[in-house]
Amino acid sequence: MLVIKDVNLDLENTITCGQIFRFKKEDDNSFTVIMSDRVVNLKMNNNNLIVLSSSEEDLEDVIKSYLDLDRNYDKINDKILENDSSLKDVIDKCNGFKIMHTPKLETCISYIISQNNGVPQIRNSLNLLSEKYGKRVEFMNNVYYLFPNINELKKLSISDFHECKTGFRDKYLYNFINSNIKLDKIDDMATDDALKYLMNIKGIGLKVASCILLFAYQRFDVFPIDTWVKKYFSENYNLDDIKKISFFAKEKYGAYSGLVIQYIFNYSRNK
DNA sequence: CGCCAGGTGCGAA
DNA sequence: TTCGCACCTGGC
Repeated sequence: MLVIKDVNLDLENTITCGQIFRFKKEDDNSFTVIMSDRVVNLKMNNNNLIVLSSSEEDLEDVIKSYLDLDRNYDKINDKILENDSSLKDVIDKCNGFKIMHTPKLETCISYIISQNNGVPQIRNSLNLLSEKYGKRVEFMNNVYYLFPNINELKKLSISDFHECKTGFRDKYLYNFINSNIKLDKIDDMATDDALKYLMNIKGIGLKVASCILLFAYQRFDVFPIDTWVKKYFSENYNLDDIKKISFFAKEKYGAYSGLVIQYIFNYSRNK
């Protein structure tokens, strides 16, 4: 067991707001999360984060990275408020919310599946893929399946993907896996270049590419604009299309527009 | 039944 | 360049 003391973390909001799909809320209000190489159980006790894990290897570093615990969000929030004080209520309600640092491959697959899809179905497809092609892990008297690695996924046909209830996205997944995209190369790219690089793949549009860059690459300067965010900007700023919202966000929030949009997404969904 | 879900690619103007 | 539309699927 690991205890990380004195963290400003809204565990529930961070886990459940749709950044990740493969988690379960337990009866004791803890969360079991399937990570790339292990299964963990996370629970807040006052300001302390209690971690149980199927693997102890580098556990503290792994958790701190995954939950982005070493970043100073208060400082960023102050900067955002300097530029737009009308977000005070939104930011207050998002105290302790983090942008998670999710695995590259799983994030790409998850968000390709997410297009024109509902959260329960996205989760179902990811679970089916993992159960069929991922590594089995036993943890706290339960069985879990890790998300499959690239070599396993390369063996799949389009209909294998289809059988995981991915619908018309089956061919997008197949093409993505069998393209020669280098996910590690994206680390060295400027955000705009990385967006273009990802959007070369059929099935990855602006929204999906932005989510991938925000969650898997910690690029806070992207704008994953979806229906919820669109609605908020339409109601509060009278901006009614993606281009106007992007321009506005870039001007106003600059390097942190991705975080602001997540705050708004989180806030709007919780209302 | 019809509609929708954290969109996208495609063909037509 | 922009616009409208079809799209797997399960839940309501």
